[in-house]
Amino acid sequence: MTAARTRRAPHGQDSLLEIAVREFNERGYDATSMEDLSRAAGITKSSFYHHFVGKEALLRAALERSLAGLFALLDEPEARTGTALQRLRHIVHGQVAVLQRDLPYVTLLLRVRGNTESERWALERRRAFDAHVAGLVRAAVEAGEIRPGIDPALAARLLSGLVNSVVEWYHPDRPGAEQLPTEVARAAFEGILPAG
Amino acid sequence: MTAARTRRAPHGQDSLLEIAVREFNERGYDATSMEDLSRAAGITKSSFYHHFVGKEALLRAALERSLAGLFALLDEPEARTGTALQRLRHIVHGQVAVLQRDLPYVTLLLRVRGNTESERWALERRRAFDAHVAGLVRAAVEAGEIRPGIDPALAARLLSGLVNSVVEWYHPDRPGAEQLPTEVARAAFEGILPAG
DNA sequence: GTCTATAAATCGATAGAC
DNA sequence: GTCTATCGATTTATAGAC
Repeated sequence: MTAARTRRAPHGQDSLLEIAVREFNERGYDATSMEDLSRAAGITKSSFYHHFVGKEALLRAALERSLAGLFALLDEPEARTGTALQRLRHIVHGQVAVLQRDLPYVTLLLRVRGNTESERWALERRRAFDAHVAGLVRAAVEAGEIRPGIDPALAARLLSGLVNSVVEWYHPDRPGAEQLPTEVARAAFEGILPAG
Repeated sequence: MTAARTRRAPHGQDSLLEIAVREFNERGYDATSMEDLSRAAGITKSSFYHHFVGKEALLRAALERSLAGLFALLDEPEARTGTALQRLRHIVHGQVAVLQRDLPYVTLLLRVRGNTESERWALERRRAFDAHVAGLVRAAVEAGEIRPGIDPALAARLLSGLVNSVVEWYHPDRPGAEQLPTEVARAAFEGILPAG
């Protein structure tokens, strides 16, 4: 890291990707033009095309980074040992932590609609992640680890929805950010508004 | 309602709006062109412009319908009487019911990003709705109707996120649709995955 | 690595005939 | 109420100089 870098870095792929993801999240991917991106980066469109072959390549890179963070979670030891309920609690906790760490990337991932090949690939990977979680929910229900009368498929979907909804309002400088994963997990397993 | 109407109706505003909302939800508003809409309706772009002054007018009409359904809920007697917790339970239940009834319209509302004046208006109305619910959550916490140690602002956001996430997977022909509002309310107040 | 200039396609929207 | 034809702006992307 040279001194020049702190003043005015020549843009690299990482730097431009970060700018692009921020712009995509502000207006939506389709409503953001390459002109918008290059203006935000302080270079021309042509210069931007020197670093990325096109607009979709930017989206693809962002989606890959987002999904890598999520799937790394499933490989952690705590997500592979213990009861189904214990694994679920660890995954929910970790999912919120990943969301906090990679907020712009995960936000972009969760808004993908399937218009392009990259988007459809991302949707497929998301489905695989959700299917893994759904399998654990089913196992927890069958093992009697949770209160009877719960539909595993519905519970898995609501669980996913609860966790992912955090991207709609979370900001990195929010006070008490460290407790958020634990609080979301409590809400999922004990209720958002439990009776007094 | 004439016999001709059942065979091949000349398109009216309602019919075209329904088609447009379906197209908007499939690809996203920005990625859907007037050409896409007119093709889906079986007429030309020009004919479409005869019924709506422009693309945003379609979005506006859809958002108005969606918000009308949501705010009507707050005027119901059960949302204005009883304890804060009772009102909340009724609103959560009703919100899911509205979402089921007006699925495409609510889906569109929840994906708005704020790019146009109509979108910003819709976001503001959504905030007002959420603020009403947040006020009830705070009242329930202060009245001791729910378990202590809950942050009202966080609970309100998670509650909103849980309910709204239903649009991501719900389909009208899903079996057991009548029980869904009750099941979502149970998940919110007793946990998605409560300990056994 | 950045620029100017521009191509080729598509966009929202309009004119005017029937 | 629907059509053909088209306008002007914007879009993604490329050519080629420096």
